Amino acid sequence: MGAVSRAEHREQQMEAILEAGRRQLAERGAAALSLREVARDVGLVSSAVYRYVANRDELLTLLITAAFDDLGESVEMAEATRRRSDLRGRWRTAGTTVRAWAHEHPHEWALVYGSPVPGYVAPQSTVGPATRVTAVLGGIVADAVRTGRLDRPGEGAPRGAGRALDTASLDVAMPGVPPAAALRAMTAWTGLVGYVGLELFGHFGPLVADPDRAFAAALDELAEMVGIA
Amino acid sequence: MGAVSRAEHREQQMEAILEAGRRQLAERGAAALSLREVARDVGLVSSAVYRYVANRDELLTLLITAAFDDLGESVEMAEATRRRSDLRGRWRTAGTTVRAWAHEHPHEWALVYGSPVPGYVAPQSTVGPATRVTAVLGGIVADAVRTGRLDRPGEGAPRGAGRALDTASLDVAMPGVPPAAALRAMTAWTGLVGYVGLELFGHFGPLVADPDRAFAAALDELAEMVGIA
DNA sequence: TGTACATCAGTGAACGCGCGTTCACTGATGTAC
DNA sequence: TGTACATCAGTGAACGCGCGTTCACTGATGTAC
Repeated sequence: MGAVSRAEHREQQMEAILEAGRRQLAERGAAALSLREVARDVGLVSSAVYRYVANRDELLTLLITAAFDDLGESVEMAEATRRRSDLRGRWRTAGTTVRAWAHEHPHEWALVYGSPVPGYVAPQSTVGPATRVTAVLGGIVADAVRTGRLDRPGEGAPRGAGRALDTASLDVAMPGVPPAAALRAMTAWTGLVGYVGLELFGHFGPLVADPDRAFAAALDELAEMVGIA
Repeated sequence: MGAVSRAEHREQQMEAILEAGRRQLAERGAAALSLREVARDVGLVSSAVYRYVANRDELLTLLITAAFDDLGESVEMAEATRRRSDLRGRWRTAGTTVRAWAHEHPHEWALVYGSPVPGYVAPQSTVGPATRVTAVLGGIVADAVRTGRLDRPGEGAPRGAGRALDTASLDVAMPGVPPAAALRAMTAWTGLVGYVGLELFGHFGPLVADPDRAFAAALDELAEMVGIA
């Protein structure tokens, strides 16, 4: 107090509140997130939190967008270190970074990709940040198609995958990628998210002996499925 | 009251309690499951529920095992209607049934494959039921290998997939299946679970225009990846 | 078939606890002149 | 540089609510003889 300006102070308190919120995701889970406990953690009286956050749902929203942004930024930065032409390397790096982030922030992963919080509806403000990771993966596939280095881009789409996707959003997410390839890319993304979730939530049982190796192999299988050189 | 025997009555009440529990998974989520609300739903005073269930955690456990058993049974029965030699058909049926079950029981799906309930540790009694679905899928792959109808069963395992899996549990889960193929099967399972989860929790956005068609195509891509004829 | 006793489902009060949110307030920080 | 006023972070009491779990109890159902 004293030494810092009001604006600085506000920023610091806001960060402390988010930090306390994250701690609670771990200890009680999103559904039981408590403003009173947050206040206690930060060293405030319960009503004071309302100077920073309108209500419980708004705090949840802030935690969700922060998580998506943090994950998105990690993946963007990691993937950017690879040569643009190293398609497989970009895929591996992106996938590995997603998994590493999930292991470092298991409760935030659960918040964004786990069960929805009952009674809470995510507002529009979360969809931008949510898109960042998939945009990276979409970019890899789009680059592969553009440089003619995606295997069987338009072929092998059983049961009419072409009509399964919305062409307008496809154009935004993966410009220039034929529907069949886009569907494979989407399926690879489900494999990645599914793998990380099942691993994190302990559903693999004793089958996986070497998690890092198994994941690396799975990631490459998914790349093969998509046709990333 | 009156007409039914004690044993019958007990069974009916137990079922009513589980039913009320399921209703609450939908309305409040697993983390906020409340015995008092269950009691109210069933028409009992709150303390009476303790005649049927030791505590909140035990009710959760019962709901989890019931969900796994219900899902497992659905998939077993659906898959059993196919000719044993129709490998691709068995895979499609199993996958489609998993998704259909999830859509019919979204909150139970969230309970078993979504975020773990904070503070709750699933006891051993849940692992048997949890295994039933994956056992069906494992059986399909094992049959494919046994009849020599799995593509490249031992080949194409980048980054040493062989050492990634535990050979003892592999022998139980998919007897006779080489590690490389088992890893692909496991990855296909993650794709299936990931797809259903992302779809159910609303993470696909506007990209998917025809959900049934997209899923059928994804399911076939996963079968191709595994090498199921 | 009838009686004596054991079992057990359900009651109602109580325990100590935590929650989200509102409101009138104090006192320090910042701003305009 | 100094004063008057506005802003705003934080307080503390209060609202009405719900929770899990325990305990001594009543009365109906079941069992043994």
